[in-house]
Amino acid sequence: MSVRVRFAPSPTGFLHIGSLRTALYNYLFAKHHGGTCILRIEDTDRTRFVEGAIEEQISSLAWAGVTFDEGPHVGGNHGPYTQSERFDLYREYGMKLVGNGTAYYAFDTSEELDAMRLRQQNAGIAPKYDRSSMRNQYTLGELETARLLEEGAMHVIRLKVPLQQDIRFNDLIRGEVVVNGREIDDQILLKSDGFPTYHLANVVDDHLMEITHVIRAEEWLPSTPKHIILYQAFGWEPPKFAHVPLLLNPDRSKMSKRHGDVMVRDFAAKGFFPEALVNFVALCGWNPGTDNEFFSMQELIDSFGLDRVNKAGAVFDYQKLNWMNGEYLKKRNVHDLARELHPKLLERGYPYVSESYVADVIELVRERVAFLADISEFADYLFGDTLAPLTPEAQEVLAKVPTLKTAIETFKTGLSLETLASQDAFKGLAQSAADAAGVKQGALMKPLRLVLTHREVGADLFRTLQLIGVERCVQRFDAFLAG
RNA sequence: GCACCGUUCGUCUAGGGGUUAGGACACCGCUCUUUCACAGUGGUAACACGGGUUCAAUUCCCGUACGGUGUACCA
Repeated sequence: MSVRVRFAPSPTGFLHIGSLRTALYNYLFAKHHGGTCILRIEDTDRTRFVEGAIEEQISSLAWAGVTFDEGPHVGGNHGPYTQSERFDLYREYGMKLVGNGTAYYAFDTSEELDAMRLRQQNAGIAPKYDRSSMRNQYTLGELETARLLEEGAMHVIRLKVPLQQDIRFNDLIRGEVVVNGREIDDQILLKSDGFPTYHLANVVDDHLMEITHVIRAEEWLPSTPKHIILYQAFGWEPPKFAHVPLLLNPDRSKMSKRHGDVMVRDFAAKGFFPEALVNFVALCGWNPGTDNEFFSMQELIDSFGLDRVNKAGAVFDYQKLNWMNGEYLKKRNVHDLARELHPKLLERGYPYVSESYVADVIELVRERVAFLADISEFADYLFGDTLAPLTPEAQEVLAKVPTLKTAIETFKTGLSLETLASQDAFKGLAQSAADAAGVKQGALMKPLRLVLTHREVGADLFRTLQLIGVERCVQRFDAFLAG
């Protein structure tokens, strides 16, 4: 039987980084086995629906390179793939359960349920639907139930959990999990508005869409026994389950906003390469068993397996992500990078430069930054003529050479295409400037950099001068001399 | 509270009955570089605790502690 997996997000907001990883693992698992990766939209909660969320999630996924073989946007033979378009189905299947005695009617109001929970809380017992004391099919009797139904009384359908029975399943990542039936709540399957809850819709769809492996986040582990009971109630073979560990905040709670960016679009906006993000996130909770840390999507597909997914949650290390992005920045084709950065420079207000000039700058400075976009800031003196203000520290450095203006004069007059043509010629010029000022050549390099770039650190000075060019160097010398 | 899941350097992890417990990020040295970075090289740093099983436990078992998740007419 060929592998069929699904990623099933709710359209309640932008795509979360944790969701990206779950989707990625599904995708990798499917592709590794030559299977099918399905997107299914779980929008059964109308109150939480966010306009545009589906489109945003799909495009964030696509940005990262995760695509689907079936889904609302691409079609397929198991559709529709949006649960709100399948409502009749859930009602039909829910009623089947009522028919075979594995689900039942309940008429409690939310006030009554709240009161029940309060009682339980005060009594120190676990909050759980009390089938024997609440208003339902069993306590009311068949006659009263039928009457209420006929009256059109508000009601829900609840799962009749087999008490006193151990529910067990074998999680592909965690091994055997056993939960006793008395711990499991009589979950609502169909709400009073007739809409299904996640649990019903999820199980029905996974079965109808012939899902073979349910790969989802660990937060679902506690409700999996309910799903197993549902499969039993329907008489269906359950799929295999794999609950992947959570992505964590530094304090080890479930990863969330307020500790940093968590939406995929935030990472994209910050300038992360999708390949770097995917590479990094794949390694949060999974490892190939080798020392290799760099993987293209295809390499991930080739080496991915659920057997090497970890059990424990992984703290999301932004620092290491930055490092990884820098590694991708160093490896990327410089012309591709230039093409990407080029238009952004104009947006930032720099005067026009050629794309090949941008490529030269990138080549020179990229190993000093982690993001492509950082280059426009880091090397502003190569793109524009408005230099950053000199820091007090920089002023001090300049003041340390009293004869600096003499040296700069010498530089200015000696600077030409020829002196910038070779390292040796440049050194000769530097030496004569040093002689004129009566200082060692080394003492001149930092002030020279400062005068031309207003920065204390930067790439190789000779190459930097070449890129600034004679004309702009002279302008900057003049500005300094006049100051 | 109850249920479930988890626990190897600060972080991501490898390993697994006998290892100097390996790698990566971060951090700290050194080399290179008249800067910074890169690169290279070295270093600090971990098996939560207690019992068992065993000749031998970080590894297997049981407890405890700690942490996380769940406990909705949310997903």
